[in-house]
Amino acid sequence: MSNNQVRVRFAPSPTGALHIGGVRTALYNYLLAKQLGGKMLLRIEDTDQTRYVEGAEKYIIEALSWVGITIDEGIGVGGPHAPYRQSERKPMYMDYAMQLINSGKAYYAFDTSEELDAMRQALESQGSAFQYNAVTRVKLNNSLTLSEDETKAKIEAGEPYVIRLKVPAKEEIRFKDIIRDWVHVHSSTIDDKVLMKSDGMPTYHLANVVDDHLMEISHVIRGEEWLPSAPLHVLLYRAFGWESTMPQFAHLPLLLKPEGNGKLSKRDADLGGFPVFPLAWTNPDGSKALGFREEGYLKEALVNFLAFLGWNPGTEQEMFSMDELVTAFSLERINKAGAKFDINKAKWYNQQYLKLQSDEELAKTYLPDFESDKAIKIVHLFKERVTFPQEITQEANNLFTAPETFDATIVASKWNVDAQTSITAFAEAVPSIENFVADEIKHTLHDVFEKLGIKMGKVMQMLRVAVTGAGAGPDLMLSMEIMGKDEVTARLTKALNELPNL
RNA sequence: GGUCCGUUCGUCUAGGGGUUAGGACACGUCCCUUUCACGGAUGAAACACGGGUUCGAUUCCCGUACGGACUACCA
Repeated sequence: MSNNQVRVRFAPSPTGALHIGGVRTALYNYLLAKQLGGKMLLRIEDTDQTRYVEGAEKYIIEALSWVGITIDEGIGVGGPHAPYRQSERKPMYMDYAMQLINSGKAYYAFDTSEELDAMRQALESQGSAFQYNAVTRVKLNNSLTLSEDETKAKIEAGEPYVIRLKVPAKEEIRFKDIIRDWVHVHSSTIDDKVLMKSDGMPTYHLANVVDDHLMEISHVIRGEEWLPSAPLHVLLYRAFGWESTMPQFAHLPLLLKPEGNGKLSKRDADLGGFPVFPLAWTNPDGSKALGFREEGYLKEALVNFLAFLGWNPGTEQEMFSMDELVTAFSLERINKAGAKFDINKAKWYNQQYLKLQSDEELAKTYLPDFESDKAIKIVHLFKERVTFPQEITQEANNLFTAPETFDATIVASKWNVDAQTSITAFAEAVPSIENFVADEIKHTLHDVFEKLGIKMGKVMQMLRVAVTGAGAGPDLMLSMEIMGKDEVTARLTKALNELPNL
């Protein structure tokens, strides 16, 4: 069969917007699959009905598709292991749990959440932690302490129960993580984790292992937050007798706050004024979150930026297209340490990719209201000066809005008799410029200055202020060409009227 | 608290027993530009600490410190 085929999966929970760290996880999975000619699956882990959020699944699909991660199998596309939504696979999990019960690897437990919480609190006040494990389970309310008949009676009476894994008391568990090498954990530190909840749904641990096995997943690539439960998963593979086909693990370093300590959160994004979600998102309570896409980040830039947060090719190349990433990527070159999220780098990437876009394309999408030739000129004028494409639209609008005020500090230092006479002369010469293009405007300007014997350099900035109001900006000749003769004339007249007569 | 994972410039990172410890972002300076930006050049800037091992450790080992994750009938 497909024993050697690479099959990876991205398995988010539909609890809200997909965090940017999740996008990176999906990206790394995708890169590996593509590189090795494998399959990328999308599975939805919705076993917690209480945290289910309407629209989250759709968001996940849209976000992945936007950044260019295509799904080969799973949600949205189907496949041989359907369904790919865990809630729809619910009946299967009980069968597998029963398999463990019957082989003595798992047991029923009747302790209520309240009872367990009470024990936790009691022990915590003494400075120790409660564990449901080999030493405590013999004193608790479960099928190990109850007789077979008692257990049966409780279940038949409809008493709520969970199914717990019977974790061996003393066993060294070790597994090889592609990124972290061998990880050792002693079974005594692992709880008898709940496998089936009292609502009949599996927990993450059970569902995840069962599905990864059934879906023939070859590599589990997920965030580092799963590292502590990986030994438990290994135990589960063993309990089911699936150890020989167990997937390889790769636990990714976390994305950290830009400043201070801890992992990147939405709060950091709000504080820093940048997004942590690929797409804008509105919570059920109406609160909104920014999205990279809506903020003007190009998907190429986001992908490149994300790929480099925790991975690098080992060369000095910084710019990578998705295709280049596919060939250059390797799990072995992923870092172990968490990476602080620096939005400046993302902005830099955005600028780089923006410059790579053609003037024509940008003109079409960002300046649709302008006549094509003019729009292209405007794009050319601003493309290398902005970080986000929508700034081109803003700049274009500014360009056609006559200044209300004139930069005061420049007026104070540069508005003098020479400036006034030369700008007045230039204003008079403008109407006679036949072909109102940058070169011609420049010639006229040169002539004016030459006749007056005034140094151009002394007045140029003041001329800019007269025309645009600001002391700095894009090429002034080109700007005037785009504004047109009438507009320039009007602005010069206005400036000459409003600036003090010297 | 316990378990696990980690630690190279401010940030992302390369490197790996003998290097002027390399690149990128950000920052400074200069050049280009009659402005600004882009671009180019250049500068400042790092191996957490303490013990080993070794002729030699930033690199290997052990501790310590610090950071992180996990510690739910959440994923």
